[in-house]
Amino acid sequence: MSKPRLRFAPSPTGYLHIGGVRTALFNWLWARKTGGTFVLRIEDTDQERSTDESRQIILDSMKWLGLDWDEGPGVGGPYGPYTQMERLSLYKEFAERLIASGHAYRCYCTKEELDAQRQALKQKDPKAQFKYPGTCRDRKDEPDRKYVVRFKAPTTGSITYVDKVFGEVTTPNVENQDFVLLRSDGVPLYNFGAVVDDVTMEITLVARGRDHMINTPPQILIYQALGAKVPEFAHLPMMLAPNGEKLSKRHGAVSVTEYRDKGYAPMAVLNYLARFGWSHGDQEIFSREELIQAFSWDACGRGDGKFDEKKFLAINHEHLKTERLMPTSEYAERVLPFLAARGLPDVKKEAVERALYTIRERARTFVEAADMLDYFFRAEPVMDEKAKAKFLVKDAAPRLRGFRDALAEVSEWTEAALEARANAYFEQSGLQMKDVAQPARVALTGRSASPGLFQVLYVLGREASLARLSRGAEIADAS
RNA sequence: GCUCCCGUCGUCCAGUGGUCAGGAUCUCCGCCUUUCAAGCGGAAGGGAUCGGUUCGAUUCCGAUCGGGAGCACCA
Repeated sequence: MSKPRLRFAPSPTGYLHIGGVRTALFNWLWARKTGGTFVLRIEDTDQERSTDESRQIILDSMKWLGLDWDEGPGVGGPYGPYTQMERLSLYKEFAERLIASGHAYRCYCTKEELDAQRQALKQKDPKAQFKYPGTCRDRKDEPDRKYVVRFKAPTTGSITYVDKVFGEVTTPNVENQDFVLLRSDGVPLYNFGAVVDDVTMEITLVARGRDHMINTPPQILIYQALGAKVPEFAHLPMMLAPNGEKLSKRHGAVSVTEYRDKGYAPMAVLNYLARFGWSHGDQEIFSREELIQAFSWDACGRGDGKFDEKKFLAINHEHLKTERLMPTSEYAERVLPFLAARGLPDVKKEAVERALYTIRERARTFVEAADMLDYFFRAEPVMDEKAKAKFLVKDAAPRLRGFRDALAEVSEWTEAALEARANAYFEQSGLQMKDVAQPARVALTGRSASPGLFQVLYVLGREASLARLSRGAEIADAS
């Protein structure tokens, strides 16, 4: 049994949609699990909407997610080129072959003529569905006129295939019409381009969104006409918006780059998407390796689902909390750009690594992490005015000074030593932790919410801590 | 209209011809506590409807209802 060959074939007409990522992911998972090949192909035959910029965004997004491809743009491969507009001669050749074998024919009807017919029919019967009447089916070729190539679609019998997710699917041919294979400008339509590419790239399993299920029967017809081996198919249920509509930018963030910019971890994105329409018992959280290990088509569900931003966030939180899923070193690396974006471009990775444990459980995204880490890396914390007004008040000043002076006596600046010294201080002064905690917190961090005080003190270090407490007392005095 | 597909807590998923129908998320409550989280404990919340098969259906079958996809010289 030869290794499976799978592909992801996005159209470069915008950002990489989160639903598209799921399709890519499932293909990729199966390729990785089986030792097969994952091909990336760019389907840019819609010249109106395709852009180089979009193509680049898609490649970048795939790389960011870690969905590496074995063949395709940038890496090449034996079946290239991997961009459809560079394969036009191939489609032409296959179309000619189908014409020669009697499976297709040249059609000289213009779009205008057909549109007129469509209109006329609609006038007569608004409910009627126009079908190409086969005008040119038996016409003689007239090589110097413009033509499209149409497929001679059967209208009797039916097509049956076994979907790896949906099981046996049978579609009668009665609804068929002679659909267009090749446009008059020589550019193939989706169904033809995809089939020719899948045949020539020797794709063995086509996995795609359920919205393409309708394309499968006509595509099988083309495979058969070509005398090519029909690949296996797997259709994935769709990811809809919370209101059941097709998920689009109207419903919020749907592009990979947006989630990257919101501070999501690539693996968390994949984890959420994997668990959408697929499951492995009750397991919710997966590492990359676990996912590859556990993935299978028969554990895919068939019902469409609705995208849930809250759960997505929770999954990301889980990944960010867990060392196994997001090692400290990688975490620090990923937070750096977000710190830079807040005006802290020179923070050292090692410094982030040291501070990270204080916020690990708290930050749900790298954006939040950068925010929570912020005050460690500034000369002075940015004061939250409300927190300042509430806690850095007159009678807090002496307490802050007392606390500061007590801490200054600590010889070894560790969390344990600081806490011990603080407790001794409270003992002797008659104060309690709660009398000092909030003013000190604001003085040290500029905020009313932060990690534990002794953690903050420890990470901040002696010098900065004492200075900030003193400064806090001054602010309190001046209030 | 026609063709195809789907239907378990609000949401994402398990599971089962006899179960207290399970996990996650979300919401609420409690514990912990120097704040905020995290953690721990608890609560709430579900098999669309109607038939049939069966001693017994959420599970098998059918219908209905509801939802989705498509019916292009878009992909």
